[in-house]
Amino acid sequence: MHYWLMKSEPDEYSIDDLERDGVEMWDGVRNYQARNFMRDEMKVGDTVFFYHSNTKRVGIYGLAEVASRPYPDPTAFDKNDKHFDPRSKREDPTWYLVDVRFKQKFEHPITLEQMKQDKKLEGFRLLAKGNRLSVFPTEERYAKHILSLV
DNA sequence: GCCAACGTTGGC
DNA sequence: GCCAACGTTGGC
Repeated sequence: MHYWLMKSEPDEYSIDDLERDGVEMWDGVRNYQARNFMRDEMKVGDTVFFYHSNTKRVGIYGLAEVASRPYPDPTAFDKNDKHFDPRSKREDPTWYLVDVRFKQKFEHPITLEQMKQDKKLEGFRLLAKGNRLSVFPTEERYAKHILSLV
């Protein structure tokens, strides 16, 4: 059982969208490191912190869980999709994803500002300078602490 | 909208 | 293999 953090721009896809949909593909990831985490390390049932980036109040807005094994990202094959990647072939896909299932929306988001000021989160990858990865593991000690703040 | 940080591309 | 140029991410 691992913990993950996954970022989304709420204008694109928010925790409210996931609550409405229940389960959704985490499509459009076009970064190899992030892909590798999804393809090689995620397990069904892993806990996901749902982070809103590029918005007024950035932070963790709720919880989801990994709801499928990894499979090829179909949007990479779709010419009409904005995440289309002609290099990804059906017989040899470049991009993979997992499904995520809504678990919980926090009553109050745990803001980035709050986390930055929290001594117990020193070293958490989210807070590292220049971190732009949209999918990455969250060590248990940080995960447990974040959950204690909810 | 700005811009620092980072990942990718491509010429050499 | 190096590295400059470019595109993207994401906080502010």
